[in-house]
Amino acid sequence: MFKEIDNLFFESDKILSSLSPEEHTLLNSYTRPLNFKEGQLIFYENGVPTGVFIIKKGKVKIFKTGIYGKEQIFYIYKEGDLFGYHALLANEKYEDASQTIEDCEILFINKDDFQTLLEKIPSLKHLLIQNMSHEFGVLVNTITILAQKTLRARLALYLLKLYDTYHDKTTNTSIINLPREDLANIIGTARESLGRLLKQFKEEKLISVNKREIELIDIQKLRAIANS
Amino acid sequence: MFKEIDNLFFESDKILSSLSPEEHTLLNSYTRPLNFKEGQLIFYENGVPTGVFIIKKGKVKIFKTGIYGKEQIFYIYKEGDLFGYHALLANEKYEDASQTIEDCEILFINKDDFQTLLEKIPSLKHLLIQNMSHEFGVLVNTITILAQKTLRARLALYLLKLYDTYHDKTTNTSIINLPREDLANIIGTARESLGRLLKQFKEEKLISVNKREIELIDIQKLRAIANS
DNA sequence: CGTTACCTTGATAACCGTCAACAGACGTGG
DNA sequence: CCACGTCTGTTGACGGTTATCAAGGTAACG
Repeated sequence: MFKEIDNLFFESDKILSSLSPEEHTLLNSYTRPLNFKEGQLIFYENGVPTGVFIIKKGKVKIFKTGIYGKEQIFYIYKEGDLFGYHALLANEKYEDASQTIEDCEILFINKDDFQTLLEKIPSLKHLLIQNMSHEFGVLVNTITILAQKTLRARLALYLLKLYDTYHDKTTNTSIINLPREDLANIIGTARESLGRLLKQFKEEKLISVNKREIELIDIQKLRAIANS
Repeated sequence: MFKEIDNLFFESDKILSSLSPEEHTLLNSYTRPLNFKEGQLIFYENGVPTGVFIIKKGKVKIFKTGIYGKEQIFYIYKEGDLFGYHALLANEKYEDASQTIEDCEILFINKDDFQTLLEKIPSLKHLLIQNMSHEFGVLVNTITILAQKTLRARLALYLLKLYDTYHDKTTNTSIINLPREDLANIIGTARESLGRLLKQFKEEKLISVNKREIELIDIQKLRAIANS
């Protein structure tokens, strides 16, 4: 049976990892390293695209500003991901904004160089198409979840997703660490409602909470809740 | 100021209208006409893509089946639109389903022919990329709307969108005509809640309702509600 | 030590989903 | 032409969920 959790990932790291070593080297030769502190904006709504970004280290939230300035976060990119190419390819202004949620090392490829790369690496265009098609499915899935799932199910679902996003291969641990407000803006609720629900999850021994750090304890039960 | 209503359209008709007359003729030579009765499925979730579709006449809803079989509709395609290419290009199964909501004349291009066309019409691939990038913005907009807007604002917003979808150039009129359940599944609510709200809109003289047909009366006020 | 940002908790009301009953519309077949 | 079942839409009652307002607590940082 299909589980929504299986289709919450953009897989934007696949674009780069699918390239050959030579292509990878070529691509790297066009990048320029940038350092961002936590909380810095990388691009913003209605801004004009100047290039694309690859995350070397750190995490970046992608969001849109809705009613009364409330952010709607719809993705968190992590190490290895390529992002920021939609508006560039569509020749439109940015529809969304991106901001670091940790200190980040980012590789930047400017617009012209990216065009050059699209010509020099024939498979790149196809990889982008594949990835965008996949993203389409993810966003459609997100829409269905937001429109139909209860808050409780949404929280469980996105905790499981973030569990993956925050997984550290070297220590094999996963500690979700982001402001309550951001988490609220992912699952589409108010800060206070989120807090109460987290408390409840804690009492049910589904998660453990230490300040802003969240660890998952009972993944089986969380999965059951996410699918309800 | 940015209005959400401005970014609710996929513009999938632009793909075809951007082609030269020669390219258009070439594309047409690969199509096969199909007739669908109202309510027929064109493709369905987890199905394997066999080609792409162009609407000659009629309307098609695109949706995903969520909890307890409840449909989440996220787009309605109309005359001139090309659709069904995402899963094909991504080499994945259909993530969504499509079903006619009127009797339709559809032009079908099978998978291999579509590949041939992608090679013969160089600009086609780029047009698809552009369109998908644009769609990304539309879906993100939809997510923000669903997560943040009140039911009342969502109804006003989508009535305005449907006003456009159902606009008839020859008569210059616009009569929204679809089952209550479908409308409910667009704005993400229950049939009953939708019914009550429509009644309210009618009492406020914002719309007129005749059986399942809805006409907009006070577009200015609807816009104001949509932006609240 | 004070300021600021972030988080928790409580009280309240509104919104909306669900259940249930009913009324029309429609098409089919007798 | 009528009887019937089905599909669709309407209305009412109800309760749960969750947003909002307000206050107070705690951590972080200079």
